[in-house]
Amino acid sequence: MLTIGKLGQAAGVKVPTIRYYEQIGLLPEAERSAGNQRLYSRKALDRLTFVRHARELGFTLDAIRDLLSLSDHPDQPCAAADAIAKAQLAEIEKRLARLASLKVELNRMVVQCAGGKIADCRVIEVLSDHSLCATDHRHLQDEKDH
Amino acid sequence: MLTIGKLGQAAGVKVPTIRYYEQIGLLPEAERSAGNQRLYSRKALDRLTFVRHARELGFTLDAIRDLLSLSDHPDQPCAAADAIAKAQLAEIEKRLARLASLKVELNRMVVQCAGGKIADCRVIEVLSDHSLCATDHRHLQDEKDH
DNA sequence: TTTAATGTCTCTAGCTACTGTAGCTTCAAG
DNA sequence: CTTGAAGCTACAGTAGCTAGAGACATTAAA
Repeated sequence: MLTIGKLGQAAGVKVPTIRYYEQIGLLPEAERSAGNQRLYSRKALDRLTFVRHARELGFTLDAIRDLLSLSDHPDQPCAAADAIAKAQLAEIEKRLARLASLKVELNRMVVQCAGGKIADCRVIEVLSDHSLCATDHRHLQDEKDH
Repeated sequence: MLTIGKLGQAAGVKVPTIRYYEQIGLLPEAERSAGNQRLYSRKALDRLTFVRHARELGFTLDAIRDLLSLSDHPDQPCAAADAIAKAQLAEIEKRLARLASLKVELNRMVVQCAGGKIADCRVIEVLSDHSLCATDHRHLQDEKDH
């Protein structure tokens, strides 16, 4: 049995975060020692490690709740888990594309900068460019072009 | 001139969020109509769209403040601006590296999931498996560059 | 065995970046 | 001139933690 500190170390999660997870019902209530301190099993460590990995991959706590309940019922088809992961992947790909173009632009600025002044800064342009925009909010752009 | 609702639609930002941005000084105070309603220009739309995309990329509001001030003073000598740009660039490179490795991981999760049961689901498996845990026990925010 | 250090307990408050609510006013269409 | 959507301010609540206070528990050294 592990105390909360050891568990946190083993899973790479801070102690208050573990208590927080318990509080919001993401982790079950822990057993207590005679002195009222939380005690954790190996299974609890696995569960917490799962949570940490999922957080690192950008899953929300709600998504993780779903994944946990899915993993508690291993006989069902995994379409739901797959969908959650795919949504996450799509999100990351969007971010990668936009970050890459912002990087190019900032790089260009820094290079220009070596010479003295920043002429025609396009940082805002790059990030306000609707062609890179996943969701289409363009319906009012025609109006603004006049 | 756009009202706040039109602006929000055009930029893909909710109306209360725009007011919030003004409140914290990220956006300048808007002009007001005779009836005290906010009015926005095309320039304001660009600025807000920029903010939205930067937020989607994971920049903090403070970082966005810096980027905005960078683009607001393109004629100034570069010394200060250069530092901001370089800092943001370094930040972007860290994010890119991290996102790229997350993408690999998520892809691996999704690929083998087609039609299986949860018992064999890579999504659950990868998140549970400690041996696949490349990161030693560091905090979530820490970078992962090896 | 005493003592000091460290760990854990609960509770509360704070943080960032929003999001929603209540109760009112303004505006544009009919 | 009415009516309904959209605007206003002010304040409360959300996610996902994080930090602090003050008290009790556990452990290792003296």
